[in-house]
Amino acid sequence: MNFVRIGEKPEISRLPLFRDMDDGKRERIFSGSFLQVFPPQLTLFAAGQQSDFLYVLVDGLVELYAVSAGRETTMRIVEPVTSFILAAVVTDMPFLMSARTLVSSRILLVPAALMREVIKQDAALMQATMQELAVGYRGLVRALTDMKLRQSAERLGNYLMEQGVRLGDPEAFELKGEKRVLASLLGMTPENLSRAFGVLRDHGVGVSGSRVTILDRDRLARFSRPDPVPPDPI
Amino acid sequence: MNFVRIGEKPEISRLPLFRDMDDGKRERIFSGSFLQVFPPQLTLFAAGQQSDFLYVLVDGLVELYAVSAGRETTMRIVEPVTSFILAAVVTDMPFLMSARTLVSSRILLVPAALMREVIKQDAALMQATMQELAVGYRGLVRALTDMKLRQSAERLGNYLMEQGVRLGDPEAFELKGEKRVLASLLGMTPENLSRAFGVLRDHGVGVSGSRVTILDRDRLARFSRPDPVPPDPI
DNA sequence: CGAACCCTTGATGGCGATCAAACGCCGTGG
DNA sequence: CCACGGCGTTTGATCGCCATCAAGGGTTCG
Repeated sequence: MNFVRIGEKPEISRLPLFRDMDDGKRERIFSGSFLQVFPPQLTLFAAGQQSDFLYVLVDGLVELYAVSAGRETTMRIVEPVTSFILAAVVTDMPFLMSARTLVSSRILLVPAALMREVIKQDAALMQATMQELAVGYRGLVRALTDMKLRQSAERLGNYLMEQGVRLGDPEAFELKGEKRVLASLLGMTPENLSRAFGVLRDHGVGVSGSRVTILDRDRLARFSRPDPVPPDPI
Repeated sequence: MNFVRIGEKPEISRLPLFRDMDDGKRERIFSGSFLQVFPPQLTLFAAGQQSDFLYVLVDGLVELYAVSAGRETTMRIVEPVTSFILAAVVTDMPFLMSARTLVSSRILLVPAALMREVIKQDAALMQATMQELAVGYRGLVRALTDMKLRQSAERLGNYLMEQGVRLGDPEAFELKGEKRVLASLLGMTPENLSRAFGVLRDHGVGVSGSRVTILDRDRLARFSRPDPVPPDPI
């Protein structure tokens, strides 16, 4: 099935990006877009390419990664339902990141030209785009200071605390994706992620497979020194 | 003098952020803002504070830095004429970064509430804000991959090549700010910045004080492995 | 002229990368 | 149903980049 089915619309329409815009305009975007299913480990696009689509992950899991100096690093693990690669679409510049599916994924592809056109016509969509970029900007500011000022086990500790909150249960949750990908996201090797989990065992964290349990939140916070300014909501 | 003088207007009006908007609306912003001179080494605001103003550096030099785990790191060196801390203003969230003047600086302070209000009224301003945030987002993506994938001397090499282009003469230019600040921006200690310059001497870079000369651009590029995707224009 | 302060240079130490190997999980095929 | 094989993860040993500690220039400003 190529076009957006009635069943997918509500969850996509509920996204902050599309929520407040004019219904007719939203319909225009949806009818010009198409929904596609991709198998695991498929490259969706590569850095350097023209940004022909805005992507919305409806179901599955996607990794955004960057390549430099011959090596690569995970920049973001995209969980549904979320749009990604918005900045490239808005600026009409080549991608800085590449993307691959981590598991079989359903993805909405919105033609970038269409997106840019409707943004110009619909103030609510433009405002939402602006907000999304601003929040993303702040997320990257955090990620960069994290990388520059904290060491690996602290980064992991903070990530776990944030994931707990984000996923609904601060005490226990499942890691998304393989640990090797998480390691790359946190700027370390799989070996050192393993050791970092070992360190956190002494600071209130239990792990078994991809199941994480935070046994002593205060203890973990003391170790990880979380940011005094709490994370922005979506 | 508190308000925007006629002499300052052209260069501020020429900023991409304010360039395309309605003249009357721009006037409204200017008349509600004020220009102020700050001495060197003065803290303009601190992370965690409410974002009451959008800042526009008209003249001087400003450092944006973040604090975490008791240490601090430079996030950006702001050169005139540029606005900064836009994302905090747009989201109406607390600052994630602190700011201090590095030298005596003339700064335009635009009340954040006014800015947000006029953004809602003027589509061109909103579009420019969106663009600025998108470009800033991409700049941070680059900075983060740089930090994750390159080692210190390579980061310096790339920084020097980009600064050369940005400042108008790719062959020779002056570093902005003290080297200790540059070191922090590049995620290293002053000692290691010194050593990194030492390494680059063998790869086509000459330094004397804050004067940088790029003697062999190809050689430097081979060493620094610059990003295949060229930097976005402002 | 001297005293900060910044930058540089040298010596040492620690965090994390790399190399290497064993373990455990899971899917496949006998 | 079990044996096998592959891959991700873990654990251990070593190496290298960068931080830290320490001391010696150089420059600027009082």
